[in-house]
Amino acid sequence: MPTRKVEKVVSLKEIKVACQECSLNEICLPVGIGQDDLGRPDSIIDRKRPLTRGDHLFRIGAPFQSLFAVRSGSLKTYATSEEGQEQVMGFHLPGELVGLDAIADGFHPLAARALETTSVCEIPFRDLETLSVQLPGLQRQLLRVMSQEIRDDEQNMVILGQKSAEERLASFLIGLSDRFRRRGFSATQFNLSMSRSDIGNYLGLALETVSRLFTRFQNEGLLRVDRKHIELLDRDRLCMFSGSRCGGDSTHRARPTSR
Amino acid sequence: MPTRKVEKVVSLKEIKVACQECSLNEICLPVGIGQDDLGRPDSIIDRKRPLTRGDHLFRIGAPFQSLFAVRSGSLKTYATSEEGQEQVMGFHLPGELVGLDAIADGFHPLAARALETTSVCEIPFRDLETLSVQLPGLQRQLLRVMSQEIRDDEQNMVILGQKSAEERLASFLIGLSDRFRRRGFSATQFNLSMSRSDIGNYLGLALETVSRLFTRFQNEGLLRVDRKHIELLDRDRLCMFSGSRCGGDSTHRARPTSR
DNA sequence: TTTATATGTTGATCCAGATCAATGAATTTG
DNA sequence: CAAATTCATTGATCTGGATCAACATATAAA
Repeated sequence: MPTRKVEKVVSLKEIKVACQECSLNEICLPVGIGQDDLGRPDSIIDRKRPLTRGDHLFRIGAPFQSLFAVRSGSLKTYATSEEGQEQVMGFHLPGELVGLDAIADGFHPLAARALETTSVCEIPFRDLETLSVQLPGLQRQLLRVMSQEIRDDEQNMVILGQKSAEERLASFLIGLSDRFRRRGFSATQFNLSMSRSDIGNYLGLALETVSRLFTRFQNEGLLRVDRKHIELLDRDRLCMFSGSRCGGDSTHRARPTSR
Repeated sequence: MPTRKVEKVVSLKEIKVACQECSLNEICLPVGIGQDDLGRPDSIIDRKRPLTRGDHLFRIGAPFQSLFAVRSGSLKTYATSEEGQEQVMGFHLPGELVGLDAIADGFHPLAARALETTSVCEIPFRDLETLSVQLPGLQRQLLRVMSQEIRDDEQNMVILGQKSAEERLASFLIGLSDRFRRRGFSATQFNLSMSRSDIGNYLGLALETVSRLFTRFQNEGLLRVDRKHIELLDRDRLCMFSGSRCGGDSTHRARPTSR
């Protein structure tokens, strides 16, 4: 049994996710990326220069050429209504993939912009497609990642469709916690890179409601908030508040998968 | 230019969708299915005997072996909370695919049950995977279908996250209308196979609200309802009510795609 | 540093839609 | 067939969270 990874509490922008931690690991690794530390440049994967807070990685309607994996920092994706108001669709942390929804017709239905200084890997989709014909493992991984995305979106539909404000925010925090843990960061302490307004928008709540809930959760002794910094003091009880199956991971999993 | 397909108004259960109309057409066709009318049995695609109303196609946590395409009738997919109450995640019409969310870890996160007498094609996933290595077109189609599913789910997040009850129901009806049209049925007249309660649950509304909205829409002259039968009298105005980009299709599309 | 501009917190009020309740079809069962 | 059960409509009331408003704190600009 390998030694358990040491917990790290960091601002996202300070870290880099090695390919091993990335949802693309089975994509990058066979191509020879990330073998030794941060590896040699790339054959198909392109590491762009970092985005700064507010920069767009792509805009709505932009032609689709590549998927992107977050290496450090974080992104939000959002749609805009005809009146110009935005709907935040997701937040993307290191090791997560952006742009899967653009494969369908070759255009990005959402925009993606950096919430902080953020670097990404660019994976040209053409190359990925041809490569995945040669590497069945790659094809499977790609399908898995997409399937997981569908599943996560379904989870979000449950949250938006029938949870109370309290349950929504609790679910959100537990979800973030799980995602941090999965990438080797602390599950109990992290910094939110998004504003209260973004969180509210994402959860279908007014930003005032989010703010009130943070203070309520703090008063309940569930967590401590200081501006962007969150410390989960009683993750289990927070989990109860989320009104979902709790225990380890958020999503429903009948049994641990084989691999 | 081929002659435009004649509009058909039918109960879903009375029709069969030929493979050409199906989201799997690029899967079935290369395998030699559906060439002549309803074609010879199948090499990998299996046509099961029909489900009757209330039958489960699969239950939550069931091991994943196959994707299913609806041939006739309709399905709903749903999750259940720990208290046993269900959240309807989607409705599936002829030509649509079910089970993509199970690829990720080999178990179905949602249950699927028939809303009426329903027949499906079963596509064993192993076979599909190996076949798609040989047929790059098949692989692309599979990725496209999954990407479209992600996009549709995102669309639903917008509906649940920031639309009013009125806008939700209007969006729902317009969405159904589009899906019927896409499969060659009437876009203005159709039968709802799901209950008011299912609709409400899906849209995050109380069933009473759904009922009230139907009568309000009828009083406004937007449509006529008779029990399950819906006739859209003023699709354009209904579209305005939906609070989304209207015109032809529901989803945002920068430009018509090439193929 | 001061001034301006985001961003966050807290309070007071209001309303869309949930919930409770009663009644009326329609479909199923015995 | 009547009885039971499910499903839909409509009304009356209640409430969670939105909205409006005032102020506080941070970050950026000058």
